[in-house]
Amino acid sequence: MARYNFRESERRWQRAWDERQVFAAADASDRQKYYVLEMFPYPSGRIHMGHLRNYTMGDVIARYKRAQGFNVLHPMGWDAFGLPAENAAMEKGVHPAEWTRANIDTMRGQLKLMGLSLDWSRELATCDPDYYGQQQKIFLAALKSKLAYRQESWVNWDPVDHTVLANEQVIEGKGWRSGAPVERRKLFQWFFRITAFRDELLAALQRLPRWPNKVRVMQERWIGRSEGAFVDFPITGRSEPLRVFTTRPDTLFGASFCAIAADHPLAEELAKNSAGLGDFIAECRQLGTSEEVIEQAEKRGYDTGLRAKHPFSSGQDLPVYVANFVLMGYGTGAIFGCPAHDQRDLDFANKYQLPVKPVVIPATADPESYRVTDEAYLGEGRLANSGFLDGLDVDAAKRAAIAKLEDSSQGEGTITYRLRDWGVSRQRYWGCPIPVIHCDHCGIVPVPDEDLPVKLPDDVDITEPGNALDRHPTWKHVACPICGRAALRDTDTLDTFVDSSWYFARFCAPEAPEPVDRQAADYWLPVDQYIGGVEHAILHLLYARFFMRAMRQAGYLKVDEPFDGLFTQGMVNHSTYQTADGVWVQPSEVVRNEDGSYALAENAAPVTVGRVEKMSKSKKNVVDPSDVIDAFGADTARWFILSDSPPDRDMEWTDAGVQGAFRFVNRVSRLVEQTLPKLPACGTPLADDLSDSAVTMLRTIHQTIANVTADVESFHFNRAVARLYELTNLLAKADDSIHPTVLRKAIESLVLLISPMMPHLAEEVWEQLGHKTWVIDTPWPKADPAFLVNETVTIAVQVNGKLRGKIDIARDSEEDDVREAARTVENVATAIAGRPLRRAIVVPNRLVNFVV
RNA sequence: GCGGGUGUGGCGGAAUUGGUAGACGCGCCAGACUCAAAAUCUGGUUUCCGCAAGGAAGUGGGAGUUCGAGUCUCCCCACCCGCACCA
Repeated sequence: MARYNFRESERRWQRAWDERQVFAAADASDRQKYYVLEMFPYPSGRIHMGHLRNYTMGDVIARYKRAQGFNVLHPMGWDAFGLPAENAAMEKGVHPAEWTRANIDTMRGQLKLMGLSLDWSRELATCDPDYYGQQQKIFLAALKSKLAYRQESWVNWDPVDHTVLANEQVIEGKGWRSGAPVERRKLFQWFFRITAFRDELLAALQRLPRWPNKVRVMQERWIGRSEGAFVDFPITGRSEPLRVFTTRPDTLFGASFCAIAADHPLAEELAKNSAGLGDFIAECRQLGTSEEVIEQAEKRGYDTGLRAKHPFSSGQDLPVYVANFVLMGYGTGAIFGCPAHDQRDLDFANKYQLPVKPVVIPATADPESYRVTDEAYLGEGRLANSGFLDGLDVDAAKRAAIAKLEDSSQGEGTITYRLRDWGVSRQRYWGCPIPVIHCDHCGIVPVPDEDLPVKLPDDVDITEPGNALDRHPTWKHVACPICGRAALRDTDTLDTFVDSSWYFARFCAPEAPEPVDRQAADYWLPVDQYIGGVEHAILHLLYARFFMRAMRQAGYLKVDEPFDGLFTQGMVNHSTYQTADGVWVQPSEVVRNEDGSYALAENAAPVTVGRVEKMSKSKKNVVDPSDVIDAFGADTARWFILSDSPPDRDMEWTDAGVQGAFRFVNRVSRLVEQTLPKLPACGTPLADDLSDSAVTMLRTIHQTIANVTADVESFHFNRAVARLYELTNLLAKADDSIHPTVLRKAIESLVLLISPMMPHLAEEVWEQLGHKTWVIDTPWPKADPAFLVNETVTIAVQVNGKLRGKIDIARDSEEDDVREAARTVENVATAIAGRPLRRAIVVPNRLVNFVV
């Protein structure tokens, strides 16, 4: 029998969909809209398995929603700016634009072979002047509303690559690419005032129930709101008090020292006259990340000799230390130490023999004898040894302490955040130029609207590190738009996270003359389902949330949350292989011996199987999706990547699993082919005189429809796959007692249910079944509630909670009947014989438990 | 350290509100077809005892609640991810 020709079929249907433009989304429709989006790829060269998994899942949702009658938008684009293009330029001498365009072409071709239901008419790349020009408008709007600003700030400077590095790109104090020790430099940088929305960004997380809890928690911690107070400690012999931040103003009476960061201005000032302090500060800075790990919790300090006056307890002076555990970047860079109720402070106090005075007494402790020695007490309790706070609980004491601080002008209640403004300047060529001009006379001048977009010059020299834009002989020299005198363009480009912060809004109307078309955006946004890797949990997703608010403020659109539903998929892993001398080898080079061991295909040298790990080039455990699609077809690849593993968990790619999926593709095709001669014509209604087995089949069909629908709806694709295997298994066993009309119903249901996952196969067999219309235009099957319950149920019979037998009985039978039927089961009868029956528990339609 | 998560056969994983543990797939075993192989089909496959019927144990470990616990409570262990001296 001829095997299903996936090559021909997939090519044919991809062409057919394309010719009819079935996936082009209509902006106006009376159907409800549904916007499905997967995180757009960086055009690195080729599609990888992560893409295959991501886009397959998105495609299942898109096709399913379409079949449910939604007006679906499912677009695709390219996150096309970024450093790898410049690296390629340096290494291979190819222009970044050319390299990027070639990669896009390759990857578009690969995506098309997957058979995705994408609206390619909306394709965009962030490196298109059309796109980044619109982005420049958004930047200028932000500049106007002061959401973008320029400020001198400390940056990580890579002296070899001549560029600023993000904190994430500094690994153990060295540049991630160059390996050179990073320098701290002060540069003028552009910032987005993300902190303007910090409370809103935090509070709105509560209104995103369709986001993974994990991501919400991560963002919450990233924003890092904490309530507390500023306290001003007067310093003897100085006019300026020392301002500290605390979340525990209630424990002020337990203070036994103050400490400031090594970078604190006061520390730097004192160091001028104290070589010892200067050395200590230098040591703190040098310490860096690596040694810190070694020294772990070692708290160290240097007594400055200054004394701080306690704000509430006159006559009590506290020593002021410079301490290595105080960070300049949080709060005020200064703290007061209350050892009894903070573990770090306690460690520090124990090291330097400072007093430890408990001021919060646990309810269970005796106030007279309560002591804190090695473990700080962080819990609830009543205040003691605390003057006017005595007897209050922690919350009341916080309020009372803040009130007193404010009354006596010694401090105030406040809220601090971890979130900092977003630095977006990058000293790179391959990015969106920042559309401002620096004029000696007029200052910072926005590029006039009619001069946008500020395009990147093509003729650049990217043979050495650094900013090719800045090196360009003419590009930056322009006349000031205001005074006409010689001026300079800003030669920095925007962080590529800016590009990905609003692309989903652009998809609503990619040709619009403004960044977004208000009407289209109001219709399509927010994205109903966004799908991507969890690695973007903070930066990309937070920036996008900020951007929607910034764009709303500028009047571009009305939403503030870009993604109503978010799904984060797991990684694709593969086992690793190593030769005896430790060289990693590709899976394709390895064969399995008969005894289960592995060897090199080439020369039979033994190979050891290592851990199952994320696919990576260094471990060589990479499988190219295109190879799989080429050998087995897109439907096989899609089906396998949806099988077995829950979508949010990591999965293992295995050849055997692919084979299994391939078998199933062919099995479905064969099943249709073999059953076809028995089937009535397309559209024949169900017969009414059905055999019992035919009714059973109908039940299974409708239960499968209901289950698969629920599974797809809730992203349980692996469960949906299992249900479809079950239906197929049952169908394969169908004999002549099943009425042909039921058989047709079963097969057609199967085909429609697999269609979001294996769209080509579904179209192909749908046509074989005699349909003139396409699956893509066929509504999702509906489960008939009448068939969702069985007439008979199997009831478990337990004795003392142990399974002793089963009975089949009519659904909703009387309790007494069920009990009596259960009692007569042979095993049960012997088990309860001669013992007094203490109880009989009957769970309707489920179970009987005899307690003896 | 803090936060989030995971732990079930040889493997990936299923199991409404607590109610028949191991669906489905992979692998493996046996059989059919075949000169043979591949492909396909049929049956079996948690472990232990037993020829069998059947019995016992069993969801990382230990307690507990319950007629009944993979599921609920408490304590511990391991692994993964994120943030890491956040005052």
